[in-house]
Amino acid sequence: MPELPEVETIRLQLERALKGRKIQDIKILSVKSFGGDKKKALGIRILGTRRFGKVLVIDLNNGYSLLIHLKLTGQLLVDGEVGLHTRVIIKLDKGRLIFNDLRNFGWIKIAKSEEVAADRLISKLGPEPLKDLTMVKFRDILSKTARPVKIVIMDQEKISGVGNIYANDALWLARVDPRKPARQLDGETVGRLYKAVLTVLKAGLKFGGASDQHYIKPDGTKGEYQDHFLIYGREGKPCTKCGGKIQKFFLGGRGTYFCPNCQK
DNA sequence: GTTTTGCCCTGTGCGC
DNA sequence: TGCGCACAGGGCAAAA
Ligand SMILES: [Zn+2]
Repeated sequence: MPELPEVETIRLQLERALKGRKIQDIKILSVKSFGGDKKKALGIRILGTRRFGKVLVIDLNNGYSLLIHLKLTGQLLVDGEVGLHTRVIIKLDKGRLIFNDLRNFGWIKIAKSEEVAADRLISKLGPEPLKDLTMVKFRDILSKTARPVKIVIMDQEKISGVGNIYANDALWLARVDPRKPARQLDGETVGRLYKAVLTVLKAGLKFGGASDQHYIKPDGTKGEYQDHFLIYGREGKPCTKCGGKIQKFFLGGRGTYFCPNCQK
């Protein structure tokens, strides 16, 4: 589910709902969904939330933090119902936080707060759009590789937060062929793509994320970006710029949509 | 070193 | 209606 706009939307809701709450108990229904010693969190209050790329962090007031990755089908629900795909239940002094995950790819783990930045995944994350990814850094990153540009902007070690939906939409918006070797983009095109990445992520945030499949917000409502997809999931439909037929193929194992007429 | 492939899981939708 | 296959917001390890 989650790319930067979805995880950030979740974080914003959790920040309000969880701050100051005390964790009373953690019920682990799926062993592989939870790593570390849950006892470190019991009886501890929640200080706040952070986000690193697609990783969500809940800081506790005893020097420990919960790291959460939702992967493709993870959901975090405040006071939600327990269901078939509920993997972890975090009971609070008021209400509870439910972690659902149909495919069981996601995880929650406990780590020392001061070691969060050194986490094996988080420490490798590249600069983040709308935060510390400048145009200069973006141009530098693209210039260093001949890999297809779509692969590069989805590579979390190069740029953090962009996943398959927003990569597809940004490339269409910038009129860039997803297969084009990154270092072959000229300066003007790099600029267009940089702006396009920021534009689609902002749109995702504005609409509260994309509920194309499993994503829902902690309050149980859906995002709306799926109603504003530029090209993602629109195989065979007309391109809204030129009317040409949108094509789909696989790049790096991921569904890739593009308009052969607009994207060069 | 880099880049690709397969895999982790479960469910849904489509073609036959 | 039933069955098998392809595919799904991600990331990792092993292989090439
Ligand atoms: Zn077009």
